[in-house]
Amino acid sequence: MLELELPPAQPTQQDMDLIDILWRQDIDLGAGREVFDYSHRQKEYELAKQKKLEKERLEELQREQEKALLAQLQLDEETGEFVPILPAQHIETGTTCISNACLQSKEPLQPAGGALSFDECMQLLADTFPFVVHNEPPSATFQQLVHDSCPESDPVFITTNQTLTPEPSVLQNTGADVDNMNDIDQVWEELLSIPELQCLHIESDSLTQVDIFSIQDTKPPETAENYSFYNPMSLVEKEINSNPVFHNTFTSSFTSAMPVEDLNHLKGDPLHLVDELYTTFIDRKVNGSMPTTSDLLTEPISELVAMPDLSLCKAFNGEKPACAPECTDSDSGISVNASPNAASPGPSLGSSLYGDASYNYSDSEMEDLDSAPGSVLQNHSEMHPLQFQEDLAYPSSPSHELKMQQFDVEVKNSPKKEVPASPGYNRSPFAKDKYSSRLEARFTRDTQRAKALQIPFSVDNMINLPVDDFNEIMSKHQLNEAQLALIRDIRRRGKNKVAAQNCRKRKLENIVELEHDLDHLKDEKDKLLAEKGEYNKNFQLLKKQLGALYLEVFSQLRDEDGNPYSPTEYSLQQTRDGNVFLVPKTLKTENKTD
DNA sequence: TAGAAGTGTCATGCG
DNA sequence: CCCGCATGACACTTC
Repeated sequence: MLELELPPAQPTQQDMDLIDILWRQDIDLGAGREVFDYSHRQKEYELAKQKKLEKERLEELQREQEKALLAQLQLDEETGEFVPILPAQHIETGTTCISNACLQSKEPLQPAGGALSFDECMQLLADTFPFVVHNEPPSATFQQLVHDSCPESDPVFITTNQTLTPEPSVLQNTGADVDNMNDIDQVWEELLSIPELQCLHIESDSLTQVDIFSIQDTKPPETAENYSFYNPMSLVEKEINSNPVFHNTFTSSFTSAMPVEDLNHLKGDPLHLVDELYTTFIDRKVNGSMPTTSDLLTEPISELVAMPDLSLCKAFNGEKPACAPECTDSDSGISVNASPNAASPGPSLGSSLYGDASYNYSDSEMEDLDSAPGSVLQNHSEMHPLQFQEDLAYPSSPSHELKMQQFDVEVKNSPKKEVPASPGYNRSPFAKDKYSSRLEARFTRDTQRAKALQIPFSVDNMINLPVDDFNEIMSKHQLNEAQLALIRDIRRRGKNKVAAQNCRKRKLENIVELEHDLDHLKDEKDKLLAEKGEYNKNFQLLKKQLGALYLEVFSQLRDEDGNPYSPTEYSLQQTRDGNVFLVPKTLKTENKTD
């Protein structure tokens, strides 16, 4: 840009090439080619300033819209993700973001040569998207600008129009451009040749039943000026708007189906393909074959429009069973064919991606996956943010809906709080809270597993029901092997967990009881010791008294001569009948020796 | 950072 | 033989 500050005295071919390169680089910023001309240098600063203000305003608007979108989202307590309360609420934000994506896209559209990958198809959709979403009624200024043959009078129009339609010849010549038509047809053929897309046929009824969410009602009027660079498509828009059914279904389904983030991430020059599509429409109109609503709905673009919805496997609800494996395989990477659910006669319990995804995991593997951050379940939830709710719908049978309603009620009524299953949660240091939180985490994991396999009764029932009731419920439902194994595991673990808790409780109670017994026995011992001391004391006293009495009695004894007996030679002995005899100690010793 | 405490789970024995 | 329960042992987390 520094070189451009110099006056372009005589631009050479090299300078022109450089200008062309710079212009192509700045095209996404809204710079027109003529701004590189010195005569437009004065306007450049003002236009850049104005564009900066517009860009800031646009970003602010986008932030507000995203904020409003987040306000319209509700937190899925099971998956921890934000899911829209109404599916069509993406549109408003999608419009702005898509437009931004177009503004910010710097990569040219890849030519549609060779086989298209799924990402290329998505990019193609994203490139096609601005044409679809920009269907707001042109404002008076906008219409005047469109029909004004002297757009130079409006500098804004000059900038936006010429900046964002760098190849107006494409638009002008598209009506007779057969090569472009062939390219488009080839693109669509290749697009439809992709196995993932072959099942993406949506009937027109389902499309017309899409909740219509008109952008006209939601788009702020000041954004019209920002989107004025879609002028070449205004005619197409008017044609589309003239057909309200097509307009509504086409735009609403596309905008509702396309995630905003994906559109923001998709890059590519949308103008080329937009012009080609426009050419297609214009050409058909010229040839008298302007597509009707039904035609448009059966067009490849309508199938593409419905693709994101189908990528969420809404079409797996039994309407297109033949294509379900491809769709599931394409996204989850887990083969449904390996699952016995495919042949299960049950009410398509295992038909969901969730169930199949979980089926091939053993319980221990699921445990590992659960405990790991970014587990499979969580990733599935991220990959299919609406999948979980769709799975719970169970449109196959009313009884199944009742079951799942019962399941939902049971799960919601179960004494669990949806806490993160990750082990690193922050809890209060109180043991009771920690205990309950771990219990809840365990309960949540089992609940998630049960929900993943669509087990139609709650974990609480699995664990706490009596054996007879449990077997009765098990016999009432047609469950596959995975479901039975999971139910048995959950019940076994739950029972054993309660048993372990009871066991530990009993162990603690036994310890406390034994401590009490020990204290009691210690008291008893002390008491007995005191009693023993008392007895010993009394015994010594009696012994002392007895000795004194013995001496007194022995001293009063006299022999035949009146002499006292010597205590060393005689002693007193008492017989059993109570008589007392004076026995000589020699005799006593002799009797002992005898 | 080592250790204690709490908890879940598995394996095993017993009734 | 099967099932439920009790319990030791182990792993893991938290403090």
